[in-house]
Formats: sequence, C-alpha cells, structure tokens
Amino acid sequence: MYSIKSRIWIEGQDGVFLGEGRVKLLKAIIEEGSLSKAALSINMSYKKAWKLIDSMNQNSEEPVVTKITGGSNGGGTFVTDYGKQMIKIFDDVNQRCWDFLDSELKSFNYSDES
Amino acid sequence: MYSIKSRIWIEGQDGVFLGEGRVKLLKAIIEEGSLSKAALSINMSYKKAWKLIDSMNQNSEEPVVTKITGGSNGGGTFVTDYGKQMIKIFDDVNQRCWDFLDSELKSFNYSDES
DNA sequence: TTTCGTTATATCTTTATGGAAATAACGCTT
DNA sequence: AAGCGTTATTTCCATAAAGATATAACGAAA
Repeated sequence: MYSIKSRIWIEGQDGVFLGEGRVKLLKAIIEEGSLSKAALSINMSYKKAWKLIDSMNQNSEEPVVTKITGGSNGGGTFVTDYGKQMIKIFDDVNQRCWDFLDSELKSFNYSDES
Repeated sequence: MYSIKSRIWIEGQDGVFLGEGRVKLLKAIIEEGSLSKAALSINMSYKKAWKLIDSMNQNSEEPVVTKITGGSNGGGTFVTDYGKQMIKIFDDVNQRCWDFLDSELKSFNYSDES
C-alpha cells in the first residue's frame, strides 16, 4: 500500500515566496507579535527565521510583515493583512492539492490488481 | 506575478519509493542497460544512484529492477515491467498535479485585483 | 542618560550531504 | 586460470547547511 506526499510552494520574481515552513512561521508571528518569540515557539533559530522573512519580503509583491525596531517593548514583527490573506490562500490551495492527490493515489494502489 | 511549484513522491512502508529523481534514473537505466552508465548519463554519482535503487527496492511492493553481477558483459541493471508501469503512472499523476495547480494559481495572482 | 527587549548582523563551530576514489565480488569468456 | 566490465561497498574529503554565540542598533520609557 503506497501513500502519496507533496510539497507546494509559491515563487516570486527571484525565489521562493511562500511554502509550508514560511506559513508556519507567519502563523507563529501572528500568535507572538515578535519574530524572536515566534522562532522560539516553533523551535526555529532566530537566524533562520530572519532569513525566511527577509526572503519572503524580497519575493512578495507587497510586504508580508511590518517590523518595528526599538521602542517601548523593544519592537516587534506583525503580519500584514496581505500576509494573512496569502496564508489563507496557501492553506486552501495546499489542502485542495492533498485532496486531489488522494484521489489520484488509486492509480498506484490498484494498478496491479488482477 | 507568482508561479506555483510542486514536488510529489510516493512512499512505501519504510520511506520514499518513487520521486522525480528516481524516475529520471530509471528512465536512464532503460536507455543504458547499466546502472553505472545510467548514472553517468544524468550526471549522478554511482554511489547516489546505487543508494536510490536500493531504497526503491526496499520500499516497492515488487522489484523495480533486476541486477546481474558478472557475466559476459560484466552484468547490468534492467527495469522490470512493474518498474516501467510505475514510471508511467508517476508521470501521469505528476502531470495532472501540475495542471491542477496551474488552475489554482489564479487564487494568488488575482487575489488583490480591485 | 540609562535600561530594556526587540530586530539586525557577523563570526565561529558543528553537522549533514554529497562526491571521489579505491577495492572487493561476481561470473562469463577466452 | 586470467581478463574484463559490471555491481557492491567502504573510506576519506570537500562543500554546504544549520546552529550557537556574541554584539550592535534602535527607540520609547523612566
């Protein structure tokens, strides 16, 4: 009995814009209001998280997060409305892709029935 | 303007059975009749090719290749009928997945039109 | 001006991945 | 028995990816 797996991702002009890991990070930022706390909460190094956000902003058509450095609470990172919209679309497309592939799996599992 | 990318793969009991790289290797084996020549033809190290084949055979429900060591021409590796069948199904499903995702891409590219 | 918690960034170390190369095993052919 | 070209397998090295650590920059608040 085989199972079928997939990864999808969205590319912008110059590289990856959105993928599963990035979406997970964005969701954590929504929860935490801070990049460092978000990274911590999903067991990701701050360095990796920062690079992902940087790459996302470079490859998105509108900013995905706004960042505040310094200030009363030290600052923070916040997901924009555009970012939240992209998260939802990504999740939806991803789910539909899984459903689609589940329906295709029978090609493998029934292909050698006699 | 975003583009959408995907990778699909098939898993067996204990790990990956088929993916794009494995299918490419199998096709090269069909062409060459030899694992070493096949690896060479697609710029893959013999070690990596051997590991891929080994992993495939461990995770497939029937052998994907037959191997002959020694003999008149030193031996060779040949893709079984089952293997050829799996190649075709994988390519078909993969193509249908691409088509599906292309139709989904509009979710991203039209999501912020006014 | 000091403190604080955050983002921003560099540097060093560790780990994982992959390739290169060497060698053994195999069995048909001569 | 020797030669051949393949598969099989190990060891070593180079490169890349990831993590840990340290430090600077920032700006509101006290």
